[in-house]
Amino acid sequence: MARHDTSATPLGFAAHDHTACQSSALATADQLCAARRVQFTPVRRRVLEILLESHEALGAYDVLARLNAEGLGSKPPVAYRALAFLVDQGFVHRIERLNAFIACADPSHDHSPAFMICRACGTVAEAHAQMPLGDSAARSGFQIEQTVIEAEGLCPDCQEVRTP
Amino acid sequence: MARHDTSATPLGFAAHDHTACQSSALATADQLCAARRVQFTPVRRRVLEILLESHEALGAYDVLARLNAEGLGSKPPVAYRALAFLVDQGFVHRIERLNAFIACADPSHDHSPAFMICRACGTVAEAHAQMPLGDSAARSGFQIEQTVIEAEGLCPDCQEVRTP
DNA sequence: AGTCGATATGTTATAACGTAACAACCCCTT
DNA sequence: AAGGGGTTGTTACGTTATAACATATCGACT
Repeated sequence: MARHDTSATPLGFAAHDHTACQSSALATADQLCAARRVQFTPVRRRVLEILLESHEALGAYDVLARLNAEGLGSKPPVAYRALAFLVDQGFVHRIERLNAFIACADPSHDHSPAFMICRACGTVAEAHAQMPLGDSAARSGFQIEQTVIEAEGLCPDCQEVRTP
Repeated sequence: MARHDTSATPLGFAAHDHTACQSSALATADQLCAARRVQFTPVRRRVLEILLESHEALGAYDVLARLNAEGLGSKPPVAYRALAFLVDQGFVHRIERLNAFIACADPSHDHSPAFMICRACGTVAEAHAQMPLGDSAARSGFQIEQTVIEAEGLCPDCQEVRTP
């Protein structure tokens, strides 16, 4: 919720109090799991914590390596199951473009997220976007259930450096 | 596959003359390759023909299996290289959500495509969409180079049947 | 207490997707 | 004929993901 200065501007790059960012996301997850009567087990919580460490997306095997180093599981299904749970609960999003996962910037509201991915530093900012296909869908009769929106480019910090 | 009447309204579902659809795409590809001085080799042309057979996305290994059956190559790099060429030239798009490829509905103009993917029948319609992240990007200073827009849901035909 | 069901985790094995690196070939130009 | 650019063939791997089955845990009920 809420107290984000986080992921600042639209919700993403720029400095913020990341410790608060992390703890508020965990607290929200705790509350929502309790309210929904689902179990926020050690593995699930730890995976969320790992993803909350940075605003970069991590691959499932990166997460798994961390779990393994901590004795929490060493086989792919352990990581994939925890990630699937977190995605289901809306605490984590999958970035299709990167085959990777990132902690949700605002788990307290249900939302259909959009992302800006810096190809230089890997930072991913979550933003809001309008349904870009509403018109086409309406005209063709397509019933949209979910939309992936992922922009790739250069974040403010990386633009100055170079444009490889 | 093939005999699809497929694709239409915004550019996607609904019936159309698919034979004309295929041959015009091939003709356009021929012209553009000549104009650009790049080689439209047998493998490349055949891969485009395979993708043009239907409006469903095919995985690289599906394409490879077809090539192999025709003696045109049996190892993954053969398929991936041809697909990379076709994507570079704008004749084919990659669908991130499906890790699969689909022939472009309109290779003659450069465009940034958006897709509607039917989760029941697998048909993929190409549409146009506005930059959904223009505002967020402008506010945060993010420089967008490319945007993936992929909606998943039910096409008109599949809505009537059921909603599993 | 015992057992049943639901949920979660552990493990094996394999499927599906993708690429680096080098060899061979073809065509064109010098 | 030699050399260069581009394409294809092949080997060998790396990465991402899941099916299927075994084990464990916990609460509800008898």
